[in-house]
Amino acid sequence: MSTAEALRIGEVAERVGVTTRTIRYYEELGLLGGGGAREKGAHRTYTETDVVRLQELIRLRDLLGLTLEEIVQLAEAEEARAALRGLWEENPSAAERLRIVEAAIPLVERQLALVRHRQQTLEEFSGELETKLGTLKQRRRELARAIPPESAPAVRPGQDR
Amino acid sequence: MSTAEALRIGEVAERVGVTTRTIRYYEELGLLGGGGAREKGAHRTYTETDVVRLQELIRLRDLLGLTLEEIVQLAEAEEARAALRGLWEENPSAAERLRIVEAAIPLVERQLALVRHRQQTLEEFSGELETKLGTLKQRRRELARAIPPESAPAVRPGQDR
DNA sequence: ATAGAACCTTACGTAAACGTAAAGTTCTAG
DNA sequence: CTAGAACTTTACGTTTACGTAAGGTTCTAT
Repeated sequence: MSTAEALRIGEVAERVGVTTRTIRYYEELGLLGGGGAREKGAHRTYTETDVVRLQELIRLRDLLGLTLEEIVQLAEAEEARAALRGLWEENPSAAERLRIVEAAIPLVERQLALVRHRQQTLEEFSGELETKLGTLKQRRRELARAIPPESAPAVRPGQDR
Repeated sequence: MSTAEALRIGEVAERVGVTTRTIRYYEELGLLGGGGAREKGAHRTYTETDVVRLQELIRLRDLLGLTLEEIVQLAEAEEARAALRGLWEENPSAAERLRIVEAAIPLVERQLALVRHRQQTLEEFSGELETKLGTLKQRRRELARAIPPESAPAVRPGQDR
């Protein structure tokens, strides 16, 4: 189905926009590629799927501000899934596949819940900022009306609204 | 206009949900109350306005994940405004007030821009998660149809959708 | 006036998330 | 088959954002 191109750590790092150190650190925490058995000292290899996964982790970190510890918790179930990942490709057992899918769903649901919650909070925040901005502009209008624009020498009349 | 209740650092900390250390640290960074001259060794005093301001800082930190350094940059202009804050209460000069308001507006606009940008990014994120979730559920249906639910002993038939 | 709570300053400590250096090994192109 | 680029492990270093302890001071209630 996919051209299982083997990527090296440097390529993955560049594409995702992190350093190789970060990738190794994440592996150390059990967030990445601990699955693929690797002869000691040999280079790490990654797939496109790994790249996507890493990008997801980075987004959970940057957008939701989760600590790596929290991400580990969140992804714990997915770890099992990732471990089974290899099976997916080679294991045509429908029963197994069903179990994998059923294990993945609640994980995505939890992530979605977190994102939605953050969206709500940000909605409130932007609402308050808009109100504040409106108040300030209103106040500016009142004050500007009370004061003939005498002093300001070079403020072109291109003010907003 | 307002009951200028003087709050102490402990009260402020409790109400905002941070420690006193945090408040002192923020002051050290120039984010808070460096303005009010204080006799050396005397207790710090705060107003309701300060509480609101601190809450804003915390939200910028938690919701947008800004570093304190970045917040300092963002609030730099507001610092000047805060310094002038004292003037606001006692200075009835309309010209001064106008300048204060005009200084505050672009700051709020910048914050709003940051929040909106984050909202967009989260919108994309949740969209992708929804798609992913949909795909997984679809796949589950297909697989469930291919497999008569023989084994599962106690999974009540209350599955979603 | 005095006890105790709350605060002050100073300064060293800490956890998370990597950065960076060293010394050796594996890959890959020519 | 060999040079050098990219990788490996190991381990100590660094930054941010506070935590925490010590020793003294200021407030406030009685």
